[in-house]
This record gives sequence, structure tokens and C-alpha cells, in this order.
Amino acid sequence: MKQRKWGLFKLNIVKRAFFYQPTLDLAKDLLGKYIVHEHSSGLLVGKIVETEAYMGPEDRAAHSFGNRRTKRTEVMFGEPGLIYTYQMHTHTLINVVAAPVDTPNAILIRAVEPIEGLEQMKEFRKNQPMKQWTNGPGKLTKALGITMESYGKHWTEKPLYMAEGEKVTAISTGPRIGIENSGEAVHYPYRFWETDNPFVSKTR
DNA sequence: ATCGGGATAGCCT
DNA sequence: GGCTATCCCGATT
Repeated sequence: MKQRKWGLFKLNIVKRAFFYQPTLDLAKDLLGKYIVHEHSSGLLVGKIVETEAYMGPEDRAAHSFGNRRTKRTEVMFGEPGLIYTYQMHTHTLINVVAAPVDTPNAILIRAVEPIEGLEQMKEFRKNQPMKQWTNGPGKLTKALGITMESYGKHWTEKPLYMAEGEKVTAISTGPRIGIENSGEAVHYPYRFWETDNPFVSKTR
């Protein structure tokens, strides 16, 4: 793993304008960004290594398919850069609301690479092997201490925000995970990951 | 490969 | 109020 001289880095919060780009471009551009959580237990940081785009109105796999507007999906109709969290059984999953405004697109964060706060992450992940701390959407929220409290907040605001991270040069593309019941949408190549990064989720 | 957790949401009546 | 499905995970076979 690459050596990082922590402390020489400054965590620069991304500009709001960053989120105003086409959804599929943003999904790729998110790779390498840092998710930073100023948690009560300390600083927790993960580098985004895998994302999935959900193209609201025309995408059967999206909660907002057909512009379905409910209490849960409401935030996706708001400003790009808002946080969309939702609960699935025992897990919280976290998304980035994408452009254009009034079109309910979002990008699911599927995996991150642990960067800072490793001891706390290990505890949150019940001493599992490091490879399994953050290699899935439900796992990374536990490792980073993310809960439904973040619903509707903005990704540029503390305590949970996105910061400039590392340049990612090799990007792979493929179909999304866990949406078997979504007809045509099953095959859309809307999943992006950093090629060969060991923290990319297992496809089962 | 399968199963059940224990949390909503959304749709139905 | 009831029913069903879910952008998942961990344990168990």
C-alpha cells in the first residue's frame, strides 16, 4: 500500500460546483475523493474506490424510477451534492445526489479504501480482516460511523464531507450489483471502480 | 448456495 | 393495519 505522509495533507472540501456535472461523469470523478467524517471518536477517512450511478426517471433499478417522489426519495429532487441515505435491513447505504436539479439521479458509494482512523474502523468492524472493513456499501457506512442522521445534509458540510483526495488513473466499468429484479436495467454499465484496488466490493 | 436479520417504504385494502 | 420487496451482510451448509 502506498505510503501517505499524513499531516502534510490538508483536507480541502470539494466545491459545490463539483457536483454539477453529468451523473455518469460524476460517478467516475468521485473515484479517488476522500469521504471525511469528523466523528466523536476521531477523524475517519476513506478513499472512494467504487460507485454506481442510478439514473432516476428511466432506470428501473432506481428508487426514483418514473420520478417516484416519496418521503424517502424526496432528497434526490433537490440540489446536487446532497446526501441520500437509506436503510436496508440492518444496514445504512449512502449516496450522492447528482445533477441536473429536479432530476432524481444519485450515485451509490459501494466501497472505499481505509485511509485514516484505522483503529476505530477496526473496532466498528468487529476486528474483521482489514480487507472486509469497507468493501461494500453497508460495510463502509459502519466503518465510517455513518447513520441515517446524514439524510438531507450536504456533502460540503461538516461533520461528514467530501474532500479532494488522490488521482485515480485506471477505471473499470461494468454492470451494477444486487438489482436482479430490474429488467433491462440489469445490464446497464453504470458501475465504476478503480482497477485492481483491493477494497472493491465482492460481487458474490 | 441458502437463509434470516429486524428496518423502512410503498402499495394495497 | 397487513403484506411484500429491498442498491446488504454474516452465519451456516
